[in-house]
Amino acid sequence: MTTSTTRTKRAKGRDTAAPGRPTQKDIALAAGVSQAAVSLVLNKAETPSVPVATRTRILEVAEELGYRPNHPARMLRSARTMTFACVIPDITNPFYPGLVRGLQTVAGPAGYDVLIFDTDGRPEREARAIDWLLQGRADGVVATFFHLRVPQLAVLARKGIPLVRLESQHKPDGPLAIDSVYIDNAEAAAAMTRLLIARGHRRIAMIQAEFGPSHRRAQGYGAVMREAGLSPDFVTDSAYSEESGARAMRRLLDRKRDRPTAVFGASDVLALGAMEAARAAGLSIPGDIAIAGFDDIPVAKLLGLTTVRQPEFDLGALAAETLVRRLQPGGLKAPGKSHELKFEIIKRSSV
Amino acid sequence: MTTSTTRTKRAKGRDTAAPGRPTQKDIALAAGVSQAAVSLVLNKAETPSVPVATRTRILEVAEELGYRPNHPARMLRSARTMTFACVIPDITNPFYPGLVRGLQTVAGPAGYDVLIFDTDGRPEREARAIDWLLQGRADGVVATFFHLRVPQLAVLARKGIPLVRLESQHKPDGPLAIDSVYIDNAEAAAAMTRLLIARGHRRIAMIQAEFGPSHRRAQGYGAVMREAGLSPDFVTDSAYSEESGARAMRRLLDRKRDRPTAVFGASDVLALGAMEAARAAGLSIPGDIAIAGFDDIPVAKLLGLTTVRQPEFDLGALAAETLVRRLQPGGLKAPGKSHELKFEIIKRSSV
DNA sequence: TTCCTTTAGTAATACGTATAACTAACCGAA
DNA sequence: TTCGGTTAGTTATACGTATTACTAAAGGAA
Repeated sequence: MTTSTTRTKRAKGRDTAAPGRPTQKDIALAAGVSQAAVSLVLNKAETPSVPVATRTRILEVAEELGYRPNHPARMLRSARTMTFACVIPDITNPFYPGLVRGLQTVAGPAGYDVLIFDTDGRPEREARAIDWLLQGRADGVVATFFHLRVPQLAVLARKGIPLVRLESQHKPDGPLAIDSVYIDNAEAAAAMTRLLIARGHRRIAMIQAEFGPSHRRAQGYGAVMREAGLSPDFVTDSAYSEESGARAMRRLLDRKRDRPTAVFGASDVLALGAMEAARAAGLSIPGDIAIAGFDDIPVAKLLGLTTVRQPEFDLGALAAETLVRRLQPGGLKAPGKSHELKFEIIKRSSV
Repeated sequence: MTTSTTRTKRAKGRDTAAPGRPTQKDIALAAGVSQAAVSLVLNKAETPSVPVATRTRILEVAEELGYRPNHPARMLRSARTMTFACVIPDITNPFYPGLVRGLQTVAGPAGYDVLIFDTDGRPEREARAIDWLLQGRADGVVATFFHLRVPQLAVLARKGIPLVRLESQHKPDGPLAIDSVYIDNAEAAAAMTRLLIARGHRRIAMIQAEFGPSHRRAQGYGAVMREAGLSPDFVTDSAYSEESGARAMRRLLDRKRDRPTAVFGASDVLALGAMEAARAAGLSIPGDIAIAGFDDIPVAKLLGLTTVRQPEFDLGALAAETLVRRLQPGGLKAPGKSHELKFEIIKRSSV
């Protein structure tokens, strides 16, 4: 009969006694109804069991107290965060902000917020992102992973968190809720390489990064070069940064012979670094050396960089649409799809 | 004695029966202990009341089941999100990614994640950000607001959410937990204006945006111009975008007389747009027209834009440090401080 | 009057975690 | 033998919300 439990009701409560945010309980108290009634009124557009008078009273009190729903509590109860995560390697690479914008444009109206998680392109930070996601902080993810592969990512899908990967090539359908959006990176790089060859270049070098889409782009370039009877010429530096691009370019320019007449950066940021190094060496572009990039980030236009346009905004929007669809009832069961968007070769003055 | 409550224990449970993420209860069940014991072991480095054997058993089971703490539940319980929000007007403006990086560099090691909220510089989205924060989604905020003023922001501080504003000038100390970091925008603009005058320019125009730091920069410019006996010449376009900058520049170039010989963009992005428009009009920079900017975003270097360097990374880092300090016990009581960092005039080829 | 239906809600519970308060079992000392 | 202390935990509760199951009161019909 648990008689002894008639303990005094613990006077402490919250020791801070902060004026904290008002809860539904506070509203209920002030309006003279139960917390359940408040929850009903605040969440349903129509409440058959609550008359208009009570309803408006509750709403007024809520307004007056400045009530805002407690997000954690809501998440806990409904297991829905109404949040998408966007996992990217480097927010300072101008390619990604455009992607994020595309995401937000679709996610916002659908009621989802977008959060950004920066991995720095490092394996341990990518793993941390997965952990972060497994904590239930987002309902879905759009991501670029340089290191993790499907086996490591499958855990997300298994726990009911759909993932859309930003890929560099078509992926076969899979049973899990892992989709992808991509442009055909190999074909795009091939097209750019053909352009360089058509402009008369024979010694064409490619600046690569160690990880990420650079690999696939290199394949396209390599294939076309060999097809044309030319030998591929790769310089690899670590990251997708201007410093990496500049460093690689300096290595090329330091050569005594076989100095290339054209350089293809595996990304615009790399190409920009290359341009800088070339200019610093007193070379004119494209007079002394032609330079091409990949991505068509906003500054490419300003600098006259010939490049491959990726529809970043559309990729983001498409990814968001895919997630929204996945999160509709039953959406998680559909097989994983790979969606292709078209690239475009943008000819400017650097080639 | 509540006899009737011996109702059948509701067979449903979770109808989905999803393999969902394992909880502490699952671990407890598998390890043959109570949920409380699991919580203790998982959270405390040392548990006097749990012997090593039990401890390792619990940890093993947790590992085996792939346990991850449920973030919403944790937040609800502890009222701590371990998250900072970064509220900015436009993630595609290259100034902000640098700021975010600075933030992350300090926040990460301190255990905080950083989320980005993009307001698009619009009043309603700024209000939405406040709402979002009041839902308890972040422990602290670093923000740039173009429209909201202290009265609207005070609600955050009152609910215990410290805010660090990215400002354009010194702010007097206040009683609330609202701090700011800034460079002296007026003085910086003044210095740049002096440079332009020293280079012999007399007709110097400034391209402004409607909101944000542009105003304060215009003051510095205006003061120096008048001091030198010259008349300030403002062109205002809506946003901090290249299109705005280009449009404003075209308006200047369309003039029949008093065409400026130098143009000072209130931000680098505006200046970039201006450069573009000038080039499109066949003008050489700085031969026909000199152009200066403000911010020193990464591409400014590539384009040889003379500009004011804001230490974006350091501003972000300082803001994060301020938040971390605020969130230490008692930290919310200190008066709001304004921290100044130094700007630098970066002379390049565009002036 | 009795029974049924509608109205206007309320009570209870679950979500997963953290923590304060408690306790059963055992050992050693006075 | 009784008391005190340690060991190894457990029980109970709270955080704020959403939702299901329930019910008291009033009104109307038979």
